[in-house]
Amino acid sequence: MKESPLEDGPSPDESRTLARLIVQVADRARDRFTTAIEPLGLPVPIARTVLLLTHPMPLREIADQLGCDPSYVTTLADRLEDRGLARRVTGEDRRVKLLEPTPAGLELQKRIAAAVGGSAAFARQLPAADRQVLSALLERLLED
Amino acid sequence: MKESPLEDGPSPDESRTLARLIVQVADRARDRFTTAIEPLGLPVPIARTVLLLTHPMPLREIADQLGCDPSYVTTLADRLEDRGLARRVTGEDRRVKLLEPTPAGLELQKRIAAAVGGSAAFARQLPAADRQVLSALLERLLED
DNA sequence: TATTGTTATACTCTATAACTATA
DNA sequence: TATAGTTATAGAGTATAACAATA
Repeated sequence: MKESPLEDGPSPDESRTLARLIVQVADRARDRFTTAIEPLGLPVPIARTVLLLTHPMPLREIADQLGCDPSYVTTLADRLEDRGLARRVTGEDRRVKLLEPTPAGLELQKRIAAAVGGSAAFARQLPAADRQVLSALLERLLED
Repeated sequence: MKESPLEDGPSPDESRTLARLIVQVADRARDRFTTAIEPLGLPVPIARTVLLLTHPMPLREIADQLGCDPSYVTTLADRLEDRGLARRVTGEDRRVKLLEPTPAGLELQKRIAAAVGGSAAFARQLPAADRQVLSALLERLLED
């Protein structure tokens, strides 16, 4: 290797390979999620939102958690309401609207959680120690 | 071989947390890609296809590599041809069409590669040893 | 009969811009 | 003036189904 000991950064090629790997694994995780909830007959964004809604939550916070635009959260909230899974309640600050899960929403949330955490659980092929290492490395990648 | 008696599998919660982490990191990698190619003014799927095209490649293989439907590859191939980045050539098996990069396509490919492998290289904050560990763990997750 | 690719179409996810209502 | 949410609209990305050509 011609690299100096101080030049520890990844080569363009290594960097790309690693990024591709990560994306592949993430795609698989997503597929797993999609497959797990399929029997429930829910669109993925709906399921993701229901999963978030452990308590009444400002639409704005939902946008942050989902990493999407507030206007899209309006759409999502409408769809959850249409399905009877949540309802909007006005916050103390009257500009804010909280999305509050209905009993049906909470029940569904449990079913989704059971489905995605069930027999097809992610990373079940890694021993606990390795999962911990992986987790730590990923967190460092997020620090940036 | 039976399972270890020490229940080593992830809890539903751990599994979900890990999956969420992976997806976050992958999203970041995707954002990085998008940002890196932005100056080139190319839609992401076009850039991804150009990057694949190191040699004439059957449309079918492109679909496999991209993980998408063949009908979408038709669309992509059309768009690359429109931009003068590739052309279709008929294969020996005359059902097959190969997508062949033009000189302009190859040139652009180099520019894309340089952009995505450049200063914003993925995982540059991890030392080489850690990158290797990460890579190995990810590969095990893909084995399934 | 199975496989490659194409066509026409349609759908999902998601954002942008302009707006309303509070604060 | 700044923030939360909404409306209307549009666009990207991608799939499905039926089909054609070749094997």
